[in-house]
Amino acid sequence: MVRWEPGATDRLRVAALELYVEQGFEQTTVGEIAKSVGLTERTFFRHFADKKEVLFGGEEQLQQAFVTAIADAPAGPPLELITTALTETAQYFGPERRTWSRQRQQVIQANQSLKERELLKLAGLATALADALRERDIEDPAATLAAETCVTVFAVAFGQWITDGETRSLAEVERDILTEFRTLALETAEP
Amino acid sequence: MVRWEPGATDRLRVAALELYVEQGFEQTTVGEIAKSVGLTERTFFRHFADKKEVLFGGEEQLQQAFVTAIADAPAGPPLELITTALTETAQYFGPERRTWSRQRQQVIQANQSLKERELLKLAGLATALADALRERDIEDPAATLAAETCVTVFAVAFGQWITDGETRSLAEVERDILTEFRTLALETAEP
DNA sequence: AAAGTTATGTCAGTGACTGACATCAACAAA
DNA sequence: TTTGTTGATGTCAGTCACTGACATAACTTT
Repeated sequence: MVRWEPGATDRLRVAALELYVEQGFEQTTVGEIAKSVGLTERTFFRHFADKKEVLFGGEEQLQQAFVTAIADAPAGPPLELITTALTETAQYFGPERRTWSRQRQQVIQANQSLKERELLKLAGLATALADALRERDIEDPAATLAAETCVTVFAVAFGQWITDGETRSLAEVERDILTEFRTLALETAEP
Repeated sequence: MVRWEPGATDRLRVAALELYVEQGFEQTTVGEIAKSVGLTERTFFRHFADKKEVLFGGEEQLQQAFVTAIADAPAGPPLELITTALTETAQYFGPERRTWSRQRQQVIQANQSLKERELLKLAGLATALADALRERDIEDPAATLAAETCVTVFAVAFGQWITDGETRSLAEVERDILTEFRTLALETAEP
């Protein structure tokens, strides 16, 4: 007989998302989440820094995937590196993950403080990407600009991928957004 | 004889920044801020939605300036529109504002939840810019991409402008960052 | 068997934020 | 002048996120 049910962190994650979807983020108390999986509020805060963080797991892996993709990419200009990274990491978002992503995103978009947290995570990704690009001997400000561009493309593509009726894979959407981006930058008539 | 000292909002803003600088954001209590200008905690929350918001006034004006700049800019491709908008709005950041900006930014960078709030404000700016670009008959996703790019350039330039030892005006820094950005997009050898 | 480790519970406390109601000078209408 | 009416404030009680300190019990190591 075990002392505690294992996988407390995951159980809390699942229960939290479920409750957030059902009754909204603000209407759900931490005590409620914990109680629903047989734990206490205090224990929740030993697994997650705060009430929002429970929605943001597994980002380190995605970030790591981006970073290694850039480290391993064939030599080329910055935009080629991030193109490679985007393509490589798109595989993390298969069709099976789409429904869950939609659900999660719906919760986030419904609450300002959750949007804030997501933006912070994306900013963290941009910072990590910039570091990785500097490792590839790309100097600032090009590294920062390329990293921010990569995150922008990812975020825009992800938003489209999540949209109802969208059937293309994330990689396909990203490719189109990247093309659009190049057009944007090129069609500028500048002295 | 007046019933209340006027300008409560501004007095709270000034006192808050001062206290945040002196003792840090988290170490400062809302009651403390209010008391320091002869008001109560409850009244603070009638002027500001939360403890963070007191640092983020006047953004509507900047956002409005960006939007009108885009609305009034001469016809051209998206990147030209945002170049115009950046140049126009740079005048809001004269040399006299530099010290204050440094001080404020230092407080924000020292605290995660303040960083989150700032990112949310920038995201709001991006949304407003995208709307303005659509008004100029630029279709999505180009509008969104251009708007995000504009905000990125602004943020990177602003960060540089704030840096110790930087003497160029914001407009100059922005121009250089934009040039860098075009180079980035152009030096990509793509089939 | 004794000692240490680990995930949890308990409890008391702080501080952000809210709703309800009271106050009271200033101003307007009667 | 008297009588509302308004608007920024105060007061107070309450909820909830989050934290520190300490206890507990099962499993592990020595």
